[in-house]
Formats: sequence, C-alpha cells, structure tokens
Amino acid sequence: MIKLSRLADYSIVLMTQLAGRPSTLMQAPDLALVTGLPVPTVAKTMKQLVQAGLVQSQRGAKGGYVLVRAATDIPVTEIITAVDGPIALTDCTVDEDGVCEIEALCPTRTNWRKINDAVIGALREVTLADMTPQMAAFVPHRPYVPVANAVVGE
Amino acid sequence: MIKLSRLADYSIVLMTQLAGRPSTLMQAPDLALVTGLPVPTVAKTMKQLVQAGLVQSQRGAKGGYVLVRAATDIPVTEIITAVDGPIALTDCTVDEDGVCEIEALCPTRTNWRKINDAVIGALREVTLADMTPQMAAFVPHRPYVPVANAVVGE
DNA sequence: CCTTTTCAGACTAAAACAGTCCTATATACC
DNA sequence: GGTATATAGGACTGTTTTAGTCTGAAAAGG
Repeated sequence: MIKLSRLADYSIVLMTQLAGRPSTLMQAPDLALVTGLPVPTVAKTMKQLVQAGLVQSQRGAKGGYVLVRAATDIPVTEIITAVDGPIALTDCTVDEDGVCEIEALCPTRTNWRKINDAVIGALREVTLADMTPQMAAFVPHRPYVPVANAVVGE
Repeated sequence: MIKLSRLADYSIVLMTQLAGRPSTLMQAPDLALVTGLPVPTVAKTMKQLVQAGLVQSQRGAKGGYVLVRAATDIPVTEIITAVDGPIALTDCTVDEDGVCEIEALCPTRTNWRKINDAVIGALREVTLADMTPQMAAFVPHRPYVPVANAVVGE
C-alpha cells in the first residue's frame, strides 16, 4: 500500500491548526491538546517543520510556533517533503545513476520520472488552505469525545 | 519519502518483460535471468500478479507465465495495487470510519480523499505499454555488466 | 537569576517488508 | 501410469524502516 508516513499525516493536521490561528503563537502542549497527539510527537514534528522553514518558532517563556506564510501559499507537497523527504515513488527517481543495480536493463527509468512528476503535480495543486475549510477559530477538542459525539455514520 | 514498495517496482519490470514477448510462456528462472532478480523473489511476485488476474500461469513442465491482456490495456495502478494493495495515502482514505482515532477533529478527511483520487488518476493515465518503449524482443541481460558498460554519468 | 519553552540528538520498541524455503499440485513426456 | 518439471500456497526469518520517547542544552521572559 503506497502511503505517506503517519508523521506526515500529523504534520498536515498540525499545520491546519496553526493555519486556523494565523499570527498567534501556539505551544507544543497546546497543539497536542488540540490535535489529540502526544506532546513528544508534536515536538518532533514541529521541529522538522521549523527546519523546513514552514513554521517560525520562538523559544523561551511565551514561546511557540507560527506559520511563516499564509495557508494559501503552502502546497501540501511542501509539508510532506519537509517531514518525509522528497517524493520519490521509486529509487530511480531520487538520483540519477548508480543506486539501482538493474538500471542497465530497466528501460523505464524516464517513465517512472514522468509518473512521479504526475503525482507531485497532483499534490502541488492542493494548498494547506484547501485542507482547512471551515475550521473555526479555536475548537479545543479533547482526544476522544465519549459523550455527545455528533459523528454520524458508523 | 513517499514511495511504493520494491516488490511493486519489480512487478512492473517483470510485466514489462512479459509485454515484450506477448503470447509466449516465460518461466520464473527465465524472468529472473532477464531481470537480474533472484528466482524466489520472481516467483513470489508472479504469484501475486496471477492472483490479481493480470498474468496467466501454466503449471507443470513447459509451464510459465503470459500476460492476460495487452500491455496497452493494463494501467500501472492495477499492477501496483496487485502487489501493494490499494493506493491510500492516509488511513482515512482506505475505509470510512473508526480507524482514525482523531477523526472527530480531522476536518480534512474528504480533502485527503480528493488528493488520493488525484494521485490515482495521475497513475491510471499510464499503461504498461507506456513503460515499455522500444523494449526489443528478448535481450538476455545478466545482472551486472562489468565490462563495456555504456552507462555514462557517475 | 530562575522559570519556561524550544532545540538537538540519541535511543528503544514496534511494525512493515524483503527475501527464502518447504510441501503440495498440476502438466508434459516417456 | 510414472517421472520430471514448473507453478501454488503458505510459513518463516532477518532486515530495515518508522514511530515514539527521553535527556540534556540553549534561548527568552519576568
């Protein structure tokens, strides 16, 4: 099953929360509370997002995290890449030669790259803003809502 | 790094070989020789392709594998799905409810599905025939060609 | 100067995956 | 019909990747 890592999934959720409160510092424990994720995991993920330049951090007391850019300017590819590394469906696509032992008999390398680009293109169309539709201001959920869960279906 | 499994990669290569010799039985050892893959791995992969109905097998002496359909009628998604299971970038997309613990606070489930469909769409455009461009009849490569490797770069 | 919060890295445990092997079943040929 | 050949099906093992946690260091506010 081709899928992205759970951390990448988390990062989108975290970014979504930040996008819901633009220009407001949110601390790791806050984000953990809001998303229902464990604090260390949040810290780890935020670290990577900061390093990628998507999020700005402020240390010390009253510190926290803020989005650097507007949600409309952040394609989801960038978030995924920040956490999971470059999107490469096969090893062929990541660097030119030498890695793949069967590259001499693999006439499909360039075609893979085409497929890869198609996938990236599809993902680049979607921005973080597209992922946060009616995300009202600051809905402090708890991890699980045992009573009065309005989730239908099931 | 979002990527598909190595087995899925192999399966494309193997299917490519079968596509190069339509309506000709190829045995697992032959495929192993041609692709440079170990025989047991080939057998395992072919097994899955047969189960998925992409390849027809004949048992016993003079047995082997043949493509069921023409290469132009086989989208790569189908091959990948046969080996890796359904393409699902997040767990959200694989089944409706219950799996994701934070689904109550995840307003992005439907958006993920959109992204997922975009990726699948991009992959479905490409058929096996597109992956086998000028694949001449039966070039019995060996795994590594130590001398006279015309591979430039490096 | 002390508290709060992020930063950086190492570390552990768990899960997914690749790869191998063994036994059963089917077919061709003698 | 018997034997050789090939796939079918499954279990099993070793490796790699990944998730998650923890500890100590650095920075900012009061």
